[in-house]
Formats: sequence, C-alpha cells, structure tokens
Amino acid sequence: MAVTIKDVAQRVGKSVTTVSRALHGYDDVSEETRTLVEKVAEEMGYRPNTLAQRLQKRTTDTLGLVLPTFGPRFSDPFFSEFLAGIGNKAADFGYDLLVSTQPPGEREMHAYKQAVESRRVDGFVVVRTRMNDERINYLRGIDFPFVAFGRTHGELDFPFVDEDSQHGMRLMAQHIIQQGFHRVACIAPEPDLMFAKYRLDGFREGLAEAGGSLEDRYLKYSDLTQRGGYEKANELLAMDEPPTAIAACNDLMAFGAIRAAHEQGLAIGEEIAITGFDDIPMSEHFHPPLTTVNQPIYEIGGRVCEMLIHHIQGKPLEEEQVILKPSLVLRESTGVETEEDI
Amino acid sequence: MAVTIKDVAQRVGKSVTTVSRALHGYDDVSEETRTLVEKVAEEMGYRPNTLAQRLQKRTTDTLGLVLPTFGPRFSDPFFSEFLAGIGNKAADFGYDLLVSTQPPGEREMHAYKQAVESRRVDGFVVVRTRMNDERINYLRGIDFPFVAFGRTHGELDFPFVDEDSQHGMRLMAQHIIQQGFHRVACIAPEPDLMFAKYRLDGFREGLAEAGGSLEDRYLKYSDLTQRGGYEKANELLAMDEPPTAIAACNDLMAFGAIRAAHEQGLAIGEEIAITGFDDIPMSEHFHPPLTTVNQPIYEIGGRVCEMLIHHIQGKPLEEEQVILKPSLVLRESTGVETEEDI
DNA sequence: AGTATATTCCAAAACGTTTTGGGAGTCAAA
DNA sequence: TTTGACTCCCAAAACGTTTTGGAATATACT
Repeated sequence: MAVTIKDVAQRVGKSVTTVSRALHGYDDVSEETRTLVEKVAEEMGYRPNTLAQRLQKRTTDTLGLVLPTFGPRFSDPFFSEFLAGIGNKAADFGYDLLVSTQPPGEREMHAYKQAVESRRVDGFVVVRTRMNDERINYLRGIDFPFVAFGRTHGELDFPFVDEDSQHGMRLMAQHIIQQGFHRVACIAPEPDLMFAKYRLDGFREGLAEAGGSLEDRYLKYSDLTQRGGYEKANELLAMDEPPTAIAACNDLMAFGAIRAAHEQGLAIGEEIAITGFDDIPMSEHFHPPLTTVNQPIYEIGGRVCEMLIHHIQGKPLEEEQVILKPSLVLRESTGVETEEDI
Repeated sequence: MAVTIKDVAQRVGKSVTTVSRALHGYDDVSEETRTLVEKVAEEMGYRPNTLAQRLQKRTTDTLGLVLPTFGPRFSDPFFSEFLAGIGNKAADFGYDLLVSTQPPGEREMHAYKQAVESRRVDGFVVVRTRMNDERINYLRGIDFPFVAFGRTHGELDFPFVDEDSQHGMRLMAQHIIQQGFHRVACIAPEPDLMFAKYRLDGFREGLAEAGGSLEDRYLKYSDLTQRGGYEKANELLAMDEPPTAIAACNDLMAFGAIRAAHEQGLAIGEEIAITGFDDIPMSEHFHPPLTTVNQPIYEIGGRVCEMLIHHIQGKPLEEEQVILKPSLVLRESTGVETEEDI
C-alpha cells in the first residue's frame, strides 16, 4: 500500500542501502544521487515506517505515563496541566507519549510491567509518589529508566523533581497564625502518599514555630477530591469547638471545605481561613479566591520529561534531583485583600 | 538481551514456527509440545516483542488522541475525565493510547499527519469538533479510521457521538425564564466550535418558546476558561441595564461569571441566575452549586473509543452516529433549592 | 607501472515476529 | 500395496528498516 524504501530505491535505480544512507545524510553518497533520492522520495511521498525503524534500532522513542485515577469521575485539573507539560516537551524531542489510566494497585503495576516487558516504552514518568512506592521499587530493581515527580521514603537514589512542599506548608502555617486564626485544622490525603507526609510535617513545624500546634482531633484524612474536602470540613465544623482555620493539602479539597463553610454561613477569610495547595488555575477564580501554595505544574512536567529523555539517551544530567522552592499565593480565603496578580 | 522466541525454540528443541503456533493455540501442534512450550516460555520469561509483532501484522494496536490545548495552563477537568473514559476502554480492548497536546492549527494538523503517515496509530479520536473541521476533512479524505466527539457543519457521513446540546440549552432557557429571570445573557465560545452553534441555537429557541429573546448586546464571545467567563461577565454586569441571567456555554466560564457576580455583591440565584454546561464534578461543589446540563463525559469517552475500535477491526457498528439526550441539573445558581443528589 | 587513497555504491545480515506452503510419518481403508 | 486422511512439524518468506563489511572504480602519488 504505502510507499516503502524499496519502491524509492527501484525508482531511482539504486540500492535500498544507498537510499537509506542518502536520506540520513551519510557522506558516502554522492551529492548527485542524494538530491535525486530526496527529490524522488518527496515526489513519491515516502515516509519511513516507524515500526520498522524502531524494531531495527531497538528503541521505541516512546515515553510511558500511567495516571493514577480514582474511580470513573477522574477529573483533576492538576493532571491535565501536568500532561500538557510532558506532552509538549516530548513532542519537542520527537518522542511519543503513551498514556494509560489505572487506579493504584495491581492493575497499575500490571500496566507498568506489561509496557516494560513487551518493550513498548523507553522510560516512564512516575507521578504522585508514595511512601514505599512499588512502581519505583520495580523500575529501580530492573534498572529501567524513569524520572519521578516526587520523592519516596527511604533511599533516594533515583532522579526526580519535587517541590519542597514541607517548606511551603511551613510558610502557610505561619501565615495562618499571623492572620490571627489559632484553632487550626488540616485535611490531609492518605498518609501513604509521599507529599502528604511532607505537607503535614511542614504544617506542624510551621505551627510550632509560630507557637501553635495541630491537635489530633483537628486532623482529618480524605481523598483528594472536592467531595472529600466537603465531607471532612463538615465533620470539623460540626465539632463542639470547631477550628477557625482549615488547611487542605490540595486545592480541590480546599474548594470542598469552602463550600462546607459557606453552607454554615461562615464568612470565609474572616470567621474562618481556608487554604489549599497547588494553585491550579481555578483557585484564583474561586469564591473567595483561594490562598494556596504555588506549584509550577506545567513547568515541572516539562522538566521531568526532559530529564527522562536525557536519561534514556545516556546524556549526563546536570541535576539528578531537583527540589523547587515554593511560594505562597495569598488571597481572600485567609483574609488577604489583594488586587490579584494578573 | 531479552528472551526471544528463538531462544525458546532452541530450548525446547523445536522450530520457531512451532513455538509461535503453540503459543497462539493453533491445532496443528501436539498437546505435549504445546504444554512443553508454554512451560519453557514461562520459565524463561518470554514476552513477545510488541514492535516485531506489530510490524509483521501491519497494525499498531494504538489509538491516537490529540488534545486541543490553549496555552500552557491547560487545565480543563473536562479533558481529564474524557481521557480516563477513553483510556480505560482502550485498555480493556488491549489498545495503547497515544496522546499529544497541540493548540488548534498548523502544529495540530502536523501531529495528525505525522501519526498517519509514519503509521503510528490505527485510528483517531477527534474531540471538540469545529464547524469546518480540517482534521475531519483530512481523515475522511484519506479514509483513515476515526470517531468524533461532536458533529460538524455540512455532511455528516462519519461516525460520531454527540450530545444534543441544542435540546439541552433549549431546556435551560426555559428553566431560566420559568425561574423569573427575563433579561437573559449568554457567554458563548468562538463560533467556530460546533457545539457553540448548537448551544446558542438551542438557547435562542428555548427563549423564543418561552416568549423571550436573546438581544445582541447580551451575547458575548469568550474562550472556554474561567478567566474568560469572568471578564465577559464583568462587561455584562457593567452595562447600563445589566442582564439578570447569564447562561455560559460551559461550566468553567460559568464559574468565572459567578465570581464576577459575587464581586458585584449580587445574590446568585436570587438577583441573578447563572448556568453552565457539562456538569463537571466541580459544579456540584461550587458556591453556589451550579445549575448546568449534564454530559456523561466518561461514558462518552468510553463509547467513542469502543466505536473506534470496532471500526478499525472492521466490525459493523450497530449505531454509527449517536446523539444522547441531555438532562438538566438544577441547583442553587438559578435559585433552585435542593438536597443535592448524592 | 604499481600502489595508495578517495569516492561511491551495495549485498546481506539483522531486528523479532507470524504466516505460507508444504513435508514426513502413521494409520486405516481400499 | 496403494491411497487418503490425519497429525505434527518446519524452512523460508515476509513485514520495512538500518548497519556491516566490503567491492568497484577513479584519481593521485611514487
């Protein structure tokens, strides 16, 4: 059907070898035949068959990304932005991006193993790391290229990009106290997620440094959804002595908490402070605009992707392990009045 | 490095052919050798090389999806849910999903053409169709398999799934009028998007049927982001005679409009009604909860994917063109008090 | 003239599969 | 004993590339 290199060779009256070498700029082919080959290939609409090229070069030029989804209504703006960051960078380098969606667990691991064993990808981007991360253990065990977004507990002898969310949450705690909110609660995700630990630790440190503390009764665990944040915030607000500040560990849960506070008729930013983490685009446009910790998700995606490609190509990485300093974004949900930075 | 079928063949003392046929359940191989082959293959950890298989079978077992992104901060919850729908269904059928992200235009078309010409995918999911859709023209022109989410203007001789958003917006218009809001505005996306036409047409029809109309000054065009909705709503609310209802053509823009109304101190659902379209998970948890038109995004993704796979495999489609009836989700942003459906 | 050196080319192997088109052996029926 | 059917097997071709390891010719230098 399609035009193959053999067809081109026949047409120019040269061997397949010569055509291939002409097209790849080898210098053992005369200027004359090179231009002829190029012309004919162009005319015939020759496009190399990627599969054949990849088989021969023993490389897939493909990156793998397994998105950890929870339930069908997977709808985390965080991931679409991260995906765009990876995807665009991958395209720049001529790599394909193979995406699959699996909830953490057996099927997820199966997706990784299958991709590795049947040689579908050259490397992985591992996202949302966990305390003891089976994906990373596996990939490290077989020495398969990957770069993680996030760290793990224990040995950190693999390449990653992470934000210093411990520091971010420390700043956030201090900000909350400074704004005059003293009964402070936190909604954290399942503690198996690595960033949960960092954010919670940082939050505790920040409170301690500002002379406060996080009481056990004010610590709630939830999934990372709005619904989860809503439910846990409702529990908190129904207590005898409800908190006057709720720090959620991501923006989505903060949105849920805001809704709960609204329903209780609380003036957010005055009677209660609510904070998030991530600074997804929506947080600026929420009512009220959300105080949160900025995470340059798109850039991180690009960075991770670039590191992975270098890794695959055996190029040395100038920085194997990147930790970014976060910055606070202060908005009305903690009582800060601002003309929003546009 | 990795175990090939040749290694297995050598080990069992049979030909490569026999091993291949044993592993694929052909009946011209004895029960004895079959079990032996299976055992040895298992022991040696043999996994067929996908690339080689695909080259030989002249198929890629891969679906293409090019997400139309606008700018780096691409963060549309709509797409992550749609992606999950496609991804999970593709996995069920053993297909890979190749994702790239490109803004509409030249680079986008290049992504399609490259994937087709270098034979990287067996078919495409085309999302967010446009009036005169170059992607569809191209794919149809070369008779390449695809299924669209959405229709186009003109001939509809290709497989698609779409929601009858015309009907949805008709219902919405009537609901708004019924709730007693009469100065009605609309924020629509660039008219090149096909669903913009349907939604706007439907909205006009609904208003007409309820004895109203959409004045030109109350029609604003925007991108599909929150920021856009916010800006256009501000323009509307700054008019001498501002509208008392704003129907946005997606939830994200509605969120932006809500923020604008909040900032004007308007009581949403009472002094002004605001509506969206899509019913992304967040719309239930917004403040106030958003009246919108439900679109089963995850299911549509799965449906489109399944249709595409059938198409690729040459199986007849029971339904080539699917149009789903939408349903209104009434919430507080139009003054409806509900115990939310959980 | 003979030898080295460029220059230009290509046959064949390789990547790892699946499929094609038989072949050899056994057994029962003619 | 031949014939036909059946069972089990396999060499070789094919998929479409790239790379290896020369070969052939022309040119330049002793």
